[in-house]
Amino acid sequence: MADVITKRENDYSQWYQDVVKNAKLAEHSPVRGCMVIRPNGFALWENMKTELDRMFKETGHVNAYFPIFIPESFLSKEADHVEGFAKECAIVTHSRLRVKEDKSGVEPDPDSKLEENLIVRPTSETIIWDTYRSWIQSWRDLPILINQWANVVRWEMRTRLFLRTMEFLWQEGHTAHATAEEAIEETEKILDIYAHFAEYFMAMPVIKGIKTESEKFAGADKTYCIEALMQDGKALQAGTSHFLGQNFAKAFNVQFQNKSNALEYVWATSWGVSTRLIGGLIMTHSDDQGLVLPPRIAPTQVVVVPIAGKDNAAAVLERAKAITNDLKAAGISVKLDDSDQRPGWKFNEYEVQGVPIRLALGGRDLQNGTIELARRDLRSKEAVSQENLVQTIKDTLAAIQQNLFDRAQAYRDNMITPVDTWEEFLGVLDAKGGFILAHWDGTAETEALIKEETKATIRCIPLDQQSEAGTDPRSGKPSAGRVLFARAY
RNA sequence: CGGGGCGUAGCGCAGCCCGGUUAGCGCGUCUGCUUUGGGAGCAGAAGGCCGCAGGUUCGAAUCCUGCCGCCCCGACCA
Repeated sequence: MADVITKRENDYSQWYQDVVKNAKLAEHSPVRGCMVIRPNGFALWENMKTELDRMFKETGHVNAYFPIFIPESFLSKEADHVEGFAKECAIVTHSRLRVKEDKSGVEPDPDSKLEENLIVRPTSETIIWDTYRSWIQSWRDLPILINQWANVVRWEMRTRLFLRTMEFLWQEGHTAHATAEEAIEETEKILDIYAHFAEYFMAMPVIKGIKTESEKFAGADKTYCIEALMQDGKALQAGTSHFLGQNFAKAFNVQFQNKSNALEYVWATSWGVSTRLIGGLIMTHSDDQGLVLPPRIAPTQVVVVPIAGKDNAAAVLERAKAITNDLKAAGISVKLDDSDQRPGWKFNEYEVQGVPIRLALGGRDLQNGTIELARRDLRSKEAVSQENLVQTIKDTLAAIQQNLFDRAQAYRDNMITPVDTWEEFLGVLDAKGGFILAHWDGTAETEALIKEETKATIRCIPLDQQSEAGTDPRSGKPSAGRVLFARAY
């Protein structure tokens, strides 16, 4: 018997851990705060990578790779950046180990102390901009549109599988431009790609917005973000795209000669999404039975379970294989499970793992020309004809994708609550959760005060927000528009 | 860094208070047979530095001391 998954209403955090574990997505590693991403989890990441990478390349980006180690001195060059990351950097100080005198283990060899410490990258702006300096001389060298797929390390105090681990996988784009306008355009273009990816592939509705000064990336002039809402009413920053201005160009002295023969600092962007998206995916769609995956990102879209009887095992398996091949030929990701496990065991297993469609084929179906089709999103099942099965599956996959998005969006929309008074603000935050759409006077003081008092932060200033004069519910000062508050992961 | 929990078979746990046969149980694993439409049944089998190091004792999973590690909840953060 598999372990029981804790019900969401009883303990959401425990439920999340149970799903990750039972769906075999990841597990804790021997190292605190790090995880082993298991094949099921990594397959999800690979699918995310495939689609994102395609979109990056379609918009002119190329991939490259920069080192995991960054000279300590690089980190200190951009003041805000240092302040943002100094507290969570892993530092390499020695280059070799030696066996302890009492043979009880190993220790750093004092003779191998590095001349300059190396930082394990928490992000790569510094080493990339140091490199860009040598690549950029003229306006003809611009733009540079580079992305890299990599791991990064941030020494976090508190971790959660996928949502925050000390080492995580991500992509980080780093672009260099001749003008601020072009860099901002790039920043927004990437934000659109992220939003499209989240909504179209992950069926995870997101709100595009801009971070406040206190929430933005260390070293950025402006941070754009996509914010999603999890089932427990907490917000999740799902991706960020930064307009870095000339901060890194100045810190690393990256200048180019423009068309009027004058030296100018380069304009920069950086942007990233990480394995955190997997956490967001889980907390957007999954239920008390386990993982629920949208078809467009599911490593396996359809699983076929043959139900062999005593006398018809061969015939059932043969038909199941034929059906599997038909689906494969139609470009559907399908797995035939003809293992020794019993059907009931398989039903549960694939349900926990979130496979969108399960097909079960038994003796009855052979006779009737039918097959049992079960939808993971609705937990429904019905007998359908084997005729036109490919089309039926395609239609059903599309319906599942749409249903998951609609469901998540309806929930999310219902969880955006406009409030105008401080009493309402507190009431909604505690009783309902979700996003609170409220006026803000634009000061970091009020923002900090609200965070201090309620743990709610300004998730973003939504891009599609109408300007609307009003009053900040906390400070009573005038406000030019509403922003989204929430408690967040 | 504070608060809580845990460390015994691959996984989940009991045993510990109150020291004493050969350290148990469930799941999983292996073999065989019967099965197969929602986590199968029977029979047999394998599998343990009881987190580590000291100490008390005739005797320690159990008592004492120290250490290590992990998880969860909070303060910082993609």
